[in-house]
Amino acid sequence: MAESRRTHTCGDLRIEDAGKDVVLTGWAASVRDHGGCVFINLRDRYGLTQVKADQAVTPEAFAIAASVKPESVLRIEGRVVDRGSNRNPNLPTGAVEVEVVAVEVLNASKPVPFPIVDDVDASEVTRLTYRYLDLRRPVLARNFALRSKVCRLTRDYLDDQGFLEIETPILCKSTPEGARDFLVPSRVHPGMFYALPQSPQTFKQILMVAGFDKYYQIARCFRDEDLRADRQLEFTQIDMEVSFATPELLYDLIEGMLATIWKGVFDIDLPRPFPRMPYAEAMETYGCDKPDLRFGMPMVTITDAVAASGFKVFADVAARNGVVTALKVPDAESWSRKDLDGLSKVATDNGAKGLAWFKIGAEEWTGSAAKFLTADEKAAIATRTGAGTGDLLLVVADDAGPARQALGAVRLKVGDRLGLRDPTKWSFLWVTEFPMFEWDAIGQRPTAVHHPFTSCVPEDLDLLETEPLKMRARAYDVILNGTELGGGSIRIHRRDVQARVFKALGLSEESARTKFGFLLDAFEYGAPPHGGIALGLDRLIMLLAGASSIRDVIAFPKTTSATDLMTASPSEVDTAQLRELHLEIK
RNA sequence: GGGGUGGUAGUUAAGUUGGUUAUAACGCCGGCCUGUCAAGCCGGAGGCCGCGGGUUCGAGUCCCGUCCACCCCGCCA
Repeated sequence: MAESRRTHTCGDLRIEDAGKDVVLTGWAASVRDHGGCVFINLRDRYGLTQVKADQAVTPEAFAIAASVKPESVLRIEGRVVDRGSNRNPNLPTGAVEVEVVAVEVLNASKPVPFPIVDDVDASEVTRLTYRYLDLRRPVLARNFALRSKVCRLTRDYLDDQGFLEIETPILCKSTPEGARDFLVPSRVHPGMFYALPQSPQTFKQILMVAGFDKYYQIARCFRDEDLRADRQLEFTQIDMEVSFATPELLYDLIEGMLATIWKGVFDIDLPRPFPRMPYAEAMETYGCDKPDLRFGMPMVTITDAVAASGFKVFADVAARNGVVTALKVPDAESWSRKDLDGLSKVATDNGAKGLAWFKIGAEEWTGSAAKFLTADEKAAIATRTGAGTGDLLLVVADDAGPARQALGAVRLKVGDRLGLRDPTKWSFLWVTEFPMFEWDAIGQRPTAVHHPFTSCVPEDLDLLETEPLKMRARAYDVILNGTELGGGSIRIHRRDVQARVFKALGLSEESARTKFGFLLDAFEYGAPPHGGIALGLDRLIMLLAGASSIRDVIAFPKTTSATDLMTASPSEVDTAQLRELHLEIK
């Protein structure tokens, strides 16, 4: 058969094309043999076109077509015809079909381990082992077309804004702070290692010193930590840094970028500016630093209303400066004991000792601890929370951190149950005024909440040597629907301040010199004030695509135990390779 | 590191208080069929019940261990 190219893709043909002679290539998505004629759905990543071979018209082509195995690769020559009364309204190409003149099987397929359909019921093990088949599914293929489009929109937008795309090394220096590093042994330098970058952070700051005042990169990052539905060992960030930046400048930049993406993908205009919320408020009212504001239902602190309660759990927590926090679920009479047990488990899974619940009936309160509360206490709680007849109150009492975190998790579960977390609704938020440091109980030292290059609110700088845990950082996260899309900060650009922060983090002067000497040196040669942000591209695409796992937007993801089922990596290596690298396996 | 759920035919699942030959659907193989839309009809083949021990006259089923996958906590500046 002639080696002529395809004339159309499998998504192209419409009624206007009727009468044309065409060449199509694609995969046999289904083969329906009726004895005297056979229908084949030919699929490529653009769509599906029905082709028909008729024994009475083209007996040779029919014989080949009738023997085609699903997922074989075909080249079809034929003529486009109107399907008349047999049109398929479910296909964009459904008004026409291609009457086959000649069929060539370019490559036959073995029976596939699972059908190539959108609502696949194969396990993820099977899907990941045969990832090339999984990726043939239109729903998954669409995710990667979307990903490509978002990257293009991002590049175009940042290019328009005058940004330069600059690459930074993959083989880097190991850093003490942050996540566990992936290490790469040096062949040339026995006993020494590179590390894969957790982010291009220090390099992009150096680029600011170099005068590249607007930098971006769609950068691969590596962190050797346990995986989750939204976390992989290697992931991609849209990474940016701007000289002479202010938080407002960066908010505007990112909002403009996200608005451009939403416009390009959904043709919708995002309302701007995005709302903002200080970290402390997020923690108190939503129990986390990335509140899902697709629904309200704020948590309410009721500690003082129950400080003198006969319910010992509440009173004890109040006495030791803990927190009693409550969540009102409206119109929840119908919630069963089983529902509430499920919520209790969410609370205990998230560190609470338990979940107290009260159903507010017309006559009386029922629930786990209702009998311990006096009428005055109930009245005070009702006033504080705005709860009335028919409502349910969920209450956690503990130290402030665990109590709020646990009830925050319960809040999300309640939102799920009430269907309030609509994946087609978009709720953006800036969380601001993060603390600079948090106490690491294991290391017995402060650690950076964001990273050690983050600057603080100027008036807090003098707390650095006295009360560092009270300092507020000039850091901000952008949140979408309860997911952290990205975060950034205004950086430190002065050597003396950076040295003081390293010291506060427990990094000795010598160690700071060894690990970050290049950065401290650079700051002494005219480092401009600068700041930046990085967005998690994979999570962004996951949300845009409505996917439930980051694995559905990464072409070749790893399992939760960090293996690649298709290539069977990681794997052992030859002893000769190890010898070259001066390594020995214990 | 901890908790939870699951693993039975190529795939997805059912399998009762431990008891005859381990079911079904789809897929596969053979046959029929000219308007299907993941075509339909008839017939057939296909099993290390994740793996290793144990209890028992007897284990897919009970016990112990282990591996794999997924979800969550820890961890992820």
